[in-house]
Amino acid sequence: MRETANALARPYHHGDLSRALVQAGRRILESEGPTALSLRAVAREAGVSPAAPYHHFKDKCELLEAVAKEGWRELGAAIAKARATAPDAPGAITNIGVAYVCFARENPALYRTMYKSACDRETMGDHTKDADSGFSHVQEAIIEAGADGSNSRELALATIAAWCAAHGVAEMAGFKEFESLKAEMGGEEPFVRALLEHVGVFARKPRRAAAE
Amino acid sequence: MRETANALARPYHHGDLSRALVQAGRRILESEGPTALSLRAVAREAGVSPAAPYHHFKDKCELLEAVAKEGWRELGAAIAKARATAPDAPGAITNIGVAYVCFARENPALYRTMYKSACDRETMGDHTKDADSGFSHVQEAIIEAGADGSNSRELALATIAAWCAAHGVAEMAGFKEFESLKAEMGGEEPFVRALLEHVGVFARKPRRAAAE
DNA sequence: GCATCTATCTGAACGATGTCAACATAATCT
DNA sequence: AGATTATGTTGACATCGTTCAGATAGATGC
Repeated sequence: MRETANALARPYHHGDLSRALVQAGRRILESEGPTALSLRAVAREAGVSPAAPYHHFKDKCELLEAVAKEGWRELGAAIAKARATAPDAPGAITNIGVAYVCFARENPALYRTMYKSACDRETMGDHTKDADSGFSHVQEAIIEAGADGSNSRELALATIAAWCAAHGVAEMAGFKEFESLKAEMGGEEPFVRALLEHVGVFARKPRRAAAE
Repeated sequence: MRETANALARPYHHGDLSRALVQAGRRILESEGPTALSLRAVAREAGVSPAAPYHHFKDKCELLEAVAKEGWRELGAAIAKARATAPDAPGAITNIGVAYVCFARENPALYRTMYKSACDRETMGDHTKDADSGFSHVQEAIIEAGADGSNSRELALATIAAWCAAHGVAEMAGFKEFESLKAEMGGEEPFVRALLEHVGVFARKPRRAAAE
């Protein structure tokens, strides 16, 4: 039974602690940064004891991975949205790249957590395999943009290169040494776009059409 | 006074603790990974008490930055070496990119520490400003490769794009999902090279010479 | 309805960590 | 030599990740 009618009074059993913990982690990440993201802080934020999370996650690491998974889902959604917006426009793939970088720049702590998790395990996990994943969207967009879908190796390389470049830009776009250049170019988005356009798949084909 | 004639007996004052701590951090990073890199572990490795480092570094963070700086120096050296090897070869810049990625892949823990430090402060610090830094070498190599040195913005963008791409490739080249592709291509280096060649500055100009 | 089983949460504890203050020792300066 | 400064050590504190024994509650079988 509840001890009081207080709206904040939780029953002994939380009901959906698992989800609540992930959301709490997300919140802490955004508001206080990665250093503040301790298991105990997450438990506090969710209003439970420090030991409670261990009934839902084996590790702090496993909690972080759950938070990261949530991030990958959102990234995938952002990419899907960017792709759906103007699928036939000339720079459609570039828009996807820009959306990727924007997501990372708007959620820096989340993004770093996502990649730390991936790098530690040396795999991006299931995030790439889902049909609706960002990776799949990128690959399909590259095909739609006229890449030779039959040369599977070249297609894979182009997709991976695009992903690598976007990741690199995402992590470095915030560096202070670029501030004046960004200002010159009219903000961060044009800067990011220009950077991405140095990569094959993102490249604007300026005067004439594509190579062959 | 020394308590024994033991060869390991150090005097009360270490002599060059600052350097010893950085080296100890480096060693721990390589042999036991980033999670094992605690201030106390570094002090233990150097044979001093846990509080001793505070006379040389304000923070754990500051120690890490010193380790990172050491890494940047080595990266710069690796790039300089790659550049000096065959400065006039057609793919000279690409060799630099490959050297960059190889360094990162051979010292993964160091490399991650370097970038974590940079990302936390949102700057690469002095590492880019030194005349002998890797960044400067890249920029010069790009000019030598025939870029329009007078268009400073485009030159800067090309350099930054190259750096971003190399960073992205460096962090992702180890992912397990690429293993079969790497095997197909004859190892990690050809794979890395192929990825980099999707980026403008690194691009092989296949049949005819450069654009104009 | 009631007893039991299982999932979930709490409390107290452990060792490790980053950091600090008080003190000890050595090198340096006068 | 004596004073000052740089560099160590010891011991303490709060916090952290983690574990374990016990409390509580929802589910299940009778």
